[in-house]
Amino acid sequence: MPTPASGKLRAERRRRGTPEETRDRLVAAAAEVFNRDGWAATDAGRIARAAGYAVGTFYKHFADKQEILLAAYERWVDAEWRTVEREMLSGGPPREVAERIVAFVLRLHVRWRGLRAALAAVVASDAHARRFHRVQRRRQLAMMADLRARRRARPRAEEEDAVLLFTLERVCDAIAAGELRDLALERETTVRLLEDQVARAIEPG
Amino acid sequence: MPTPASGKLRAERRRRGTPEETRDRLVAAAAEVFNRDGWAATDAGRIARAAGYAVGTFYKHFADKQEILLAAYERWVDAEWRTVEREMLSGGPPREVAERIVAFVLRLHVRWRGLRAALAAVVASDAHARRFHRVQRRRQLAMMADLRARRRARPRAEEEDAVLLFTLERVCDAIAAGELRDLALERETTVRLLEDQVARAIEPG
Amino acid sequence: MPTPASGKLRAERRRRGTPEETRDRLVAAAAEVFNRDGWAATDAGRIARAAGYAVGTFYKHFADKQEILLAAYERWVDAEWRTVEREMLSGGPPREVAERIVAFVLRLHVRWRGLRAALAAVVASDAHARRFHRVQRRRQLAMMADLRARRRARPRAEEEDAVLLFTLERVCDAIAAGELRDLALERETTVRLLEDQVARAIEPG
Amino acid sequence: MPTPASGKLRAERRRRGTPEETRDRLVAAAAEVFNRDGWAATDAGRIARAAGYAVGTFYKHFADKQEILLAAYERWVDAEWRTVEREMLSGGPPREVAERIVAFVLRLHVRWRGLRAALAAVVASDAHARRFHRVQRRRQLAMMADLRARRRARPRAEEEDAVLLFTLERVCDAIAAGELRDLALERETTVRLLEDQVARAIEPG
DNA sequence: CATGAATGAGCCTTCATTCAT
DNA sequence: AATGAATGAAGGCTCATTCAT
Repeated sequence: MPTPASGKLRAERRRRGTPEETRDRLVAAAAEVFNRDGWAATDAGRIARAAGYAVGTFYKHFADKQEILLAAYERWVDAEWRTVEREMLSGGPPREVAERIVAFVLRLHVRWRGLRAALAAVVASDAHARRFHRVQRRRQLAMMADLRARRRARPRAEEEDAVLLFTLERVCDAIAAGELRDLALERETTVRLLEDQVARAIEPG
Repeated sequence: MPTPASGKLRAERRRRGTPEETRDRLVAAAAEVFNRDGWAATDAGRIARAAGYAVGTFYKHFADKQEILLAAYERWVDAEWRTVEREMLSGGPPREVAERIVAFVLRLHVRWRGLRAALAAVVASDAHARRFHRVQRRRQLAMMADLRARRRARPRAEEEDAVLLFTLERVCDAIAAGELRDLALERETTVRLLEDQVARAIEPG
Repeated sequence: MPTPASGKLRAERRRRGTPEETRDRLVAAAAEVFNRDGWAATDAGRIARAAGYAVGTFYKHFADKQEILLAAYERWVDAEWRTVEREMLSGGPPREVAERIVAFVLRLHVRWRGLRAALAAVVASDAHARRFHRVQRRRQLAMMADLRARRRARPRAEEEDAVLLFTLERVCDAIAAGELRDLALERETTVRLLEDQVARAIEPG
Repeated sequence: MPTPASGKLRAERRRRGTPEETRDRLVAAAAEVFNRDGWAATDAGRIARAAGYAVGTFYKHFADKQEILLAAYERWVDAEWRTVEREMLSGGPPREVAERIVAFVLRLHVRWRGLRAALAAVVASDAHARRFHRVQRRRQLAMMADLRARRRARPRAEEEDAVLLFTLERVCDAIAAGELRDLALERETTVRLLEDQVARAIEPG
């Protein structure tokens, strides 16, 4: 008697490609989800689903939430920083360069405001994340020094660059978070102030 | 039916106090615990125990973790800000006042670094906390304007004060978090830079 | 940060099944546990464990205790009611049919006495459960009307059927709860009285 | 030095009267609160406050929630039952007496619907409450028998009276709970049916 | 007698993580 | 490689009850 076993439907097995592609998709999804929902509200399952996978797949590629957050931060924000870097090194009068730099950094902070907040939450409480974070900062400082050297700006203490970077970062965060608007301050004026500081840093000695 | 016989004999019970005393102790404990362990690692039970109470007592006084965090932030940081305010308004040459201000703000950020990080985590994800946070910010700006007016400093856009506040805050946070040390930058030099900015802001027009 | 290393090695894990199987097992277990221990003494964890699962699994399938109680009531009691329905519609002299009906209903109430009490507790205090409960009642009335029509019983007001249903239900509950025994009344005699009422309702006009 | 200790305000100590008065107020409040909010939603504190006392006072007078529920049920419903009893024994044609009885019982069930539901929840799961409940039932039966004897009704099995009582109770509960309305049945017609059964029970042999 | 602050067991619920399929 | 059912530790919160005042 012909058992109709062969008539059984085989569950379509998903074939999503190479491990690298999967990893990429997960990281990209994580960046977006963390950025939108924040650190606490994001769980591995949500990231996986956002990337088109199941939870299990997530843990095949990452040890935990934090690992993928760091990867996302590195990959995406980093990629954009490289763009910033390139733009910064292009020629032009200090004022124009300063405008481009501030505009870029601000765009970056607005775009990845949530992701940055998530990173801050992790960095505040985890040593490994902190180490990772410091590396990024050092790169920024080096980039700044390099920029100033190329433009033959008058030399100044690295501490000055650091303070400038912190200022840039903090004010951009504030703008991104809507603090300025809430305080009834003008964004244009504020941006101009940042541009002044940057221009002063890179004008030739 | 709820097992109505869960009564258990206990050795000692805390001497009953006024609700205000209890609330105060809880808030004080919360400030310390949040500051030490961070937002996520702190739960109501831990705060209650740190204050010498049981969980239930916590919920008699606060709806949840966030409420007490806001209360702690308001009470403690606020208290210290009042000190800062007083010092700021005392006389003296701009340079000396600037030194005192920076020293105070820095001390504040070092002391309450963890608490500030906890607040930041909440502010990033909760509208109510955000509103509360904005109020604090506005007070700072007002204080700044007041200070400048009393010292007959030359007038300048509120945006300039805001940028200065952000810079002060961010750099102090960085110092408190050990970022400077990790970047092999000198704390003294950096502090001097902050003092310059503050002094410039308050020197008579 | 949430302690992300709470993973613990366990000896065995239940063989994974389809969600439907799991749901079924949970509902079956819930029916038994509610029936045995009552509404208040039953919690989600207990139901899960009774079904051979962990708490988390419960919440994968049901929002809360009430939802599974309604599901349990619907599935089990309902299943048995369908049996009753079938028996009722089988032919035979009124007296015999009445005997079968009363016997069935009584058996039902004895078997699911605790479950019914749990449902009553919920129905008394929750509007959604109440709505659900009314649907069941309407089905009973419809069934009764249908039965009477098929047997060409003399027509009577729906209110008469309703009173009969309430009587049947309440007396069966009393018997199930042991009230009759406590009151030193004879079960046989009482059952006979119920049969009389039912027989009168279905005898041909 | 005159320490102003005597100037301290003494907290007005509440003088609410004799223990009996306190107990009475608590029981009265409990009846209302249970009736309004149900068993689970009512806690000792709420009852105490409703009576104008603090929690502690509650536990001075009652061991727990259940004890006061039983007391409330006994006192209030019982009081009204005595009224019913009196009315029942008054003379008149069976039909009129039946009308009065049904009207009274129905009023009772409507008025104390929530309290009855609370009692049912407890009775379903606690042996002591169950015993208490049985005593009430026995009194009802005795009352019924007495009534029938005085009216020289034709004798019938106690089981018949029991079934009548259950019917009366259940249908009145249904009306009180709005079941009839939800089923689109007529209250008047239904009440008439109950009156018929009662009249038949008490008409002279 | 009256108070109400304090307690803490215990239920509810989430979610990071594992692993059999 | 991918799946997703299952897990259970852990935190959130309530409320019956006690007892120092």
